[in-house]
Amino acid sequence: MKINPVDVLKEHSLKHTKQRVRVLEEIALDTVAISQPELEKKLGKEIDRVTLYRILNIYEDKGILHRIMDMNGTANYAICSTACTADHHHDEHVHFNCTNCSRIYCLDVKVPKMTMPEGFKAATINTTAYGICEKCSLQVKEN
Amino acid sequence: MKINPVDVLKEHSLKHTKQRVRVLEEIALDTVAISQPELEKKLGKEIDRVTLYRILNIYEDKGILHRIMDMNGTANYAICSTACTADHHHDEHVHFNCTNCSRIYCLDVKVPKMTMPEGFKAATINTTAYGICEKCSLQVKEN
DNA sequence: ATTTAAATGCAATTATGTTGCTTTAGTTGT
DNA sequence: ACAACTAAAGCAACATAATTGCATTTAAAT
Repeated sequence: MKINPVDVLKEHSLKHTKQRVRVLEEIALDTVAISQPELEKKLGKEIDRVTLYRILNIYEDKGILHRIMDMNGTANYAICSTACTADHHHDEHVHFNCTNCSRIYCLDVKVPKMTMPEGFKAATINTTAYGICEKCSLQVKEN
Repeated sequence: MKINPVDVLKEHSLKHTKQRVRVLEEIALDTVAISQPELEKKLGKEIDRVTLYRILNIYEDKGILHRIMDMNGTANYAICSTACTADHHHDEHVHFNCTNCSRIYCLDVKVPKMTMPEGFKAATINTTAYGICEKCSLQVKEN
């Protein structure tokens, strides 16, 4: 998922600031989602905490990032697929949250269709699998 | 899901205190999951905040309650099905989080089986649907 | 009833998220 | 390139959520 921060900002008619570029750069570094605290640690020297919150919120609203909550209620961010718009997020893939390293992966697995009971109208469905990721299962073998 | 708090405590060899009983009573009142802040509001006069946290943690560890995170990272609690044990939670049903009233329902819909990519070993899978619940869709019609 | 161990409550601390306002920095038009 | 305008960043203060250590209380065991 190689993106050009400057282009992304233009596409969504967002003002080009170095803070916004930095946030996108940082998140785009890895296909694995990055957590709010990690971002804060990495960017805390360059970007104010409040600004970071605001940038992340805007990006989520615009459909540039999607936010995945982990089991601790911590927000994690990953770049959205190009199909996402401000009105509608299409991040209907399965997430994998490693219980060992706590990394969150966006898997190439679609969330299965399922029928809701009478009266319940689902707009989006969110699926997260918890377990051991590829990196950690390798490490376990080595020990 | 009618439970007897006193029995539940015995089964898990937990000391019987009035705070623990009250928490279980309160959560068992409704099939809908109750949020931490709601619980705190309801029980705040009788039970210290810290005690509430500790009781909820113990109940989760023991497999008496299961915790569902909503989109805001707020913890919600519901009684576990009898199949749950301390070692293994079996709450593999779909949750429904109403975007209008923010209630969380435990649906009688099983989480579909799905295949993980090479190297990823899922222990549990968590699915939450977001949308409008039965109660809210009725209200919308009325207006 | 006495003892013992665990649970509760309280105070203090830390982490997390939000709001209002001032300052700074992009963008637009000349 | 410069001035003027507007949006974003930074800062301080505040609000909320969660955790820790310790003194006190209470349930259970003898």
